[in-house]
Amino acid sequence: MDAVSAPASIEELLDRIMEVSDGLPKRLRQCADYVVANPDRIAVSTVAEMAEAAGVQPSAFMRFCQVLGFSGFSQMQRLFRDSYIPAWPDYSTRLEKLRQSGAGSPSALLAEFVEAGRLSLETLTRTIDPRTLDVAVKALSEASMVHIVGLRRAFSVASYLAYGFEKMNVPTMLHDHVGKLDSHHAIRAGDAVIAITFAPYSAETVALAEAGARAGASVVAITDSLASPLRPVTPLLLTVQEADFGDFRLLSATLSLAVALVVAVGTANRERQNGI
Amino acid sequence: MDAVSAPASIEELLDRIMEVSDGLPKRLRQCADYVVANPDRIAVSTVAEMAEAAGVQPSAFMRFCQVLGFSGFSQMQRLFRDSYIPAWPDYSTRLEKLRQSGAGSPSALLAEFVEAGRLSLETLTRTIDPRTLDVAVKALSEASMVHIVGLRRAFSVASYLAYGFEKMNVPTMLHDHVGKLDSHHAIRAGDAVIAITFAPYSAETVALAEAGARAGASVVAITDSLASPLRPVTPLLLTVQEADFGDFRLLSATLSLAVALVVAVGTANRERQNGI
DNA sequence: CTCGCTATGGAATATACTTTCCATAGCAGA
DNA sequence: TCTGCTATGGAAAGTATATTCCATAGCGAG
Repeated sequence: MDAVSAPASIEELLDRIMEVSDGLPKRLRQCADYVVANPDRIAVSTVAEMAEAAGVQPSAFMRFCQVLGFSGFSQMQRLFRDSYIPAWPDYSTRLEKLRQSGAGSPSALLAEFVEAGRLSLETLTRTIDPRTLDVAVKALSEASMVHIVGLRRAFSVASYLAYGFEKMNVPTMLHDHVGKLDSHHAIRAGDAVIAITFAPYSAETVALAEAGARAGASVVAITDSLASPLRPVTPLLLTVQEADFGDFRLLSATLSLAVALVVAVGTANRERQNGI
Repeated sequence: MDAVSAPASIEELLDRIMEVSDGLPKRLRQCADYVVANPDRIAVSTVAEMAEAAGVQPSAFMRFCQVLGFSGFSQMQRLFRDSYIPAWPDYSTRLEKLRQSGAGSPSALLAEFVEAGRLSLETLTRTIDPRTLDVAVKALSEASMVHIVGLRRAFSVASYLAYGFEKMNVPTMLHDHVGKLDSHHAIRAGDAVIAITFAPYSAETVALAEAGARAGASVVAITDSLASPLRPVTPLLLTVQEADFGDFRLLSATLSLAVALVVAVGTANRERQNGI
């Protein structure tokens, strides 16, 4: 064992972990991964707890500490205990404090948006009709290709959906209108279109959804109200109410809906393939 | 001694301390005062350390714990340690189970993701250091141009930031790598770069952040752990821990952080312009 | 002033944790 | 296939910590 000195700060420690982790045996690697992912637990845990959480024996965790240059777990723990930033007065109190700490300070703003995001998520489960969601998933999973369109602030959601579907091996086309290219002739019967738009609604998105409907594709709409111009286009309307802040729509709830769509469609597809 | 049950939460504990502290003898009063003033030390200290810091004997501190209804110091400490660790462990395993059980109807999935999103938001307020956030906002608002880079799943966040900054009249360039075009020479001294990447980290994003740093731009990193390759590049590291589900990173918390950045920078800019 | 009660400090004990050690399993090279 | 090395798990030893106990100091009441 190379007799190196113990890291003197958490930074140094992480550097050292990065440095050695490639040449580490399996169990020690598990320790490294766990520590990097959960550095906050070290200060308040025992070796036994850390080892169990990392899926190794306490002795293995000890060896890990020693490889890093510490005399043992206790020394490593001292590092974390000294630089321990308390997380509690638990959530609500902390949020309150954050908010009060200077009305317009960035962290006060963050607190606001976090709270708004939580509210949006709460309402999401209520406003989404399970049956509509089921039908939408079915339509998407049966489509030979999924077209996705969403511009301006909805573009984040569109790009995330495109990424997710691609990862799930679902044939996907993201209509990003780069170079003002409108590729609505790419949509065919048997395809599906996901159109995302919020007030003030984007004309291009609505146009593409309409073109898709005319071409015989199923259209799934993600929008913000029943007054959306997408309502005449399709019965598959997933409405998400999110807190607005001036021009800034929080997308927490919309993104969660997007992930749910992706995973649901992906697994449905897989099951269908296995079933055949 | 009145045989009351132990407080079940930190709030209850503090209530109880307030309640009894008037009728407490000198040394026990010292303990009460110290605990109320430094509750954050309890989770990471031993009785001996707490006692010394409070200026009493360990046995006195023990009596104090018992007066509050605890069996001893350990039980009281567990309260603080547990409250530090969020209900966040084995979230991915939970989702994995859900997925394997096949019972994942779309709306059940949605509920899971909503819950995961809420957790992510809660931890966000803890993992973000207000000072780092302040400095990051300052750097961004002083930049003559903000460059944004984030690829793959981080692209949603990048595009949202670009949209938001543009709306806020902040000069912005989104490095989207369309056509594999790498425009890193566009970054100059006095600019700022926001680099967003999550494990497995995208080499292009890191490269652009490095190029920015070399060019003399301030770099703000949005990433998922202290082990991120962006850590050597910049001290302005905003880490967001979010529940992963296979390849699917929920972005609720990251998006909230993005909105906070946009609004904070936007208003800072506006104030500066009015001030001049 | 004395008695009796409570508070206090320190030492003794018990417990829990860390750390080490050893036997064995696994693996790579001869 | 055998040999030697490394990795691993489990248990034992050591250490630190929590907890209890008791002797005594302090204090108020009679």
